[in-house]
Amino acid sequence: MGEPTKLKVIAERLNLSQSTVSRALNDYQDISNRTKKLVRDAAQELGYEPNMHARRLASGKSDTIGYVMPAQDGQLTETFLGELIAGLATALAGRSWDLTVLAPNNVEEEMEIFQKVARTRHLSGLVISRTYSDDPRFRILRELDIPFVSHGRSNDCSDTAWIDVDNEGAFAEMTSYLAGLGHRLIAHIGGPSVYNFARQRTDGWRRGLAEAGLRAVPEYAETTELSFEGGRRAMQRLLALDSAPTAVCCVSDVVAIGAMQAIREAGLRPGREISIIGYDGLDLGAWLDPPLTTMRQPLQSAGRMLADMLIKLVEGDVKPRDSQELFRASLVRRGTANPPLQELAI
Amino acid sequence: MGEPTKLKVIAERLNLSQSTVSRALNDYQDISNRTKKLVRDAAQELGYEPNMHARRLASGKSDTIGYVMPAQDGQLTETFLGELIAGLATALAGRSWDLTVLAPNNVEEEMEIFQKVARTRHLSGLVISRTYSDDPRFRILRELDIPFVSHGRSNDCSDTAWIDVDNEGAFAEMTSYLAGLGHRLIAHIGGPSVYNFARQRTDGWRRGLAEAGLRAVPEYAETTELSFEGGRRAMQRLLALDSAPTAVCCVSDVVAIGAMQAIREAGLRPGREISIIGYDGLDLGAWLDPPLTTMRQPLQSAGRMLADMLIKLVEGDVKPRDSQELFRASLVRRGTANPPLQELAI
DNA sequence: GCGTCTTCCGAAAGCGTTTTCGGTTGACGG
DNA sequence: CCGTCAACCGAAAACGCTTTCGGAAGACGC
Repeated sequence: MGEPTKLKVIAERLNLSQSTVSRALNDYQDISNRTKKLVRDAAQELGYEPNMHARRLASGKSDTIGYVMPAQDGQLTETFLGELIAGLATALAGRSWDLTVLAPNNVEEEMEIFQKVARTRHLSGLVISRTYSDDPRFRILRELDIPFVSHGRSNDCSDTAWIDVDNEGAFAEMTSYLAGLGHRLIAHIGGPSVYNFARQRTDGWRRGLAEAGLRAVPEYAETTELSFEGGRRAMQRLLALDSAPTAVCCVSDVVAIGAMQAIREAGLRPGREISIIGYDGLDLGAWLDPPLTTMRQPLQSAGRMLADMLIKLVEGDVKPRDSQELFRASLVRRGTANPPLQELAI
Repeated sequence: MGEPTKLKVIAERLNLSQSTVSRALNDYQDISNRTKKLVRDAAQELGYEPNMHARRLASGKSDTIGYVMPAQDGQLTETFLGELIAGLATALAGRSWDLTVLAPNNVEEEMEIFQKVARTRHLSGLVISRTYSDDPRFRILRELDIPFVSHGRSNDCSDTAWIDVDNEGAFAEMTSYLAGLGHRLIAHIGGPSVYNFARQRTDGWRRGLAEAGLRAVPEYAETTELSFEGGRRAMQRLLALDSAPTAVCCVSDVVAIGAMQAIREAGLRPGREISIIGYDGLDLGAWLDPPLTTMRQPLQSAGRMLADMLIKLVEGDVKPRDSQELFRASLVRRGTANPPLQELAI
C-alpha cells in the first residue's frame, strides 16, 4: 500500500499549492473549473482519502453524531435497536459522517456523557430514544446547547426536533376498529405513564371510545409494566371484573401476548371470547396461535430520517421546531380481533 | 462555558512547558511524580478534556473500533444486536475508546468498507459477526492487515481472533439430553450450511446421537432457512416421514417455533407427541404455550470481551491466535422437552 | 573539583487539514 | 496606456496535541 496520499503529493504532482488542492476538493468558488477537474482526477487516480482527524482538527467540526442507547434500566433486547442503528449508520455513511454509539449504564452516566459532549464538542449532535413524559434530557440538552433529535416526544418538546408515531391516533383507530366490529366493552392495558408513548396511547384509547359513543369505564383502564408478566397480570385483573371486557387494546405486543396467556389460562380463547390488539408489529406475533392482530410503525426509515434531521440541524439549515415529523401506524389484521361472540350469535 | 481549556493554559498556569504537561498527563517516565500530581490536579480543576482530533492526528492512533453490522441480507431484528453493541460500547468507554458502527447494505459495500479502513486507518480495528463457514472476510482482513475479532468462527480462523459458543458441544448436549429422556428417534432441523454455526450444530447433533449409541437416520437431517416458515416447512416434511421422529433439535428458537406450529397444525402437541428444543434462549420462547425448551448463550458479556480482545490486539499485547475464546451454552428447561409418549405408557 | 550519570524538563518539529489574506494575472472600459 | 475589477491561486497561520532531541541541574564517585 505504501504511504497514504495526502494533499501535498497531489499538489506537487500538479504544481499547485496545497491550499488550492484543498479548496478544489471542497468545491470552493474561487477555484476555476478546469483546476477543480484536474485536482479531482488526480485525487481519484492516486486514491486520495482525506485524513479525518486532520480535517476535523482544522475545521473544528466532527461530522459525527452519537446515538445514546436507552439507559440500561432494563433489557436492550428490543428488536428495533438494530434497525434503528443500521438506519442511522447508512444515512450518515451516505454523507460521510460517522455514527458512534454511547451506552450509559444509568441516568447518571447519561448526564456525564451529555456534559462531556458539551465540553469537548467531539460529537456534532445526539440522537436519543425511549423518551419519558417528563424527560429532563430535553431541558438539559437545550441548556447545554447540544443539537439533538429525539425518537419519541415528551412534555416539553415543542421547541426541539423529534420524530414520533401518532400513538394517540393509532390507539384511537384501534379502538374504533374494535367498536366497528361490534365491541362495546373495550378495555385498555397501558404502560407506565412515565413513558410518553404510554400516556399518548391511553389518550388515544379514550378518544376512540368517545368517538364511538362509548363510555370509558374506569376499571377498564389498566396500567402495567411493559412485559409479558405485566400483561398477564393486568389481564387477570380485567377478567376478575364483574363485567369483563370483550376486547382489549394493549400498549405493546409483548403485553398483548401476556394478556393472551391469561385469557387462555382462564379457559377462554383470544380472538373469540376476548379480542386483543397489540402494538409494535413484531414478527413473532404472527407466530402465535392465533396470530396477534397489531399495529406496525415504520422503523426502517426512522433511523434514516433521524440522521437527516440531525445533520440539517447541525448545519444550521433548519430550526429544531421546524423539524418535527409524525408518522402513522397501520393496522396489521391477523387473528385476535374479531366480532364479539354475542354479536355472532345474533 | 467559555473556551475549552487546552494544554497551553494549564502549562501557563503552572509555568511549565506544554510538552511537559502533555507527558505528565500521559504518565511518561521522565516526569517527576511531583510535577505529575501538580499537572493532574490543575487539569482536574480546570476541567481539561483532551481534544481527540488533535490527539489522534498527532499520535497517528485513532482509538476507535468499528462494529460491522451483518450485511443486510435479511432482517436486523435479531435481539442480540442491541446487547452486543451496548457491551462493546461500555467496554470501550471504560478505556476512552470510541465505537463507530458500519452498516454495509450488501457484501460489495462491506468490501469497500474494508478497503477504506485499510487505506485511511481511521479505525484501529473491526469487529465482525454472523460468520460463514467459508467466509472470505477472514482472508481479506488478514491480507489488508486490519486487526479484527470475529463473533463466530469460520473454516480458516485458526490464526485469527474470535469468540464463539461451543455450538457443537451444545447440540451434543441437547441431543443426549433428549436421549436421556428416552427418545430414540431424534431429528434435527438445521440452518443453511453456509453459516458456520449451522454446520457446527448439525455436527453436534450427530455426535450426540453417536454418543447415545443411536444411528443418524439421513431423513432426520433437515435443513432450512432461519425463519418461522422455514421451521414450519421442515417440520412438515419430518411429519410426513414413515416413521416420524419423537424429538427434534432445532437450529434456532425461531425455527423451533415454526416447527411447533407445524406440529400443532398436524393435530399434535409440542412437548407430548413430539419434543422440541430450540437454541438462542429468547425470552419470547417462554411466552409460548407450552414454553419452549432451549439453550442460552452468554451475550451480555460477549460485547465486552470482543472489545477487550480487540484492544489488546491493536496494542500488540497479544497475537490473534492467542485470543480465541469458546463459551458454553446452557440448557433452559421449559415445557417442550419431555419423555416420549410410549415411554410414559410403559 | 572534575568527569559521568541520572533525573527532569523545554524547544521545536511535526501530524494533515482548513481558511484567511493578499497578490498576480488578464480583460476591459475609458 | 492607465486604472479597475474579476477571476484564480499561493503563502502561511492556525487547529491542539505528541514526541524527539537535547540541555540544565543535581547527585555521585574518585
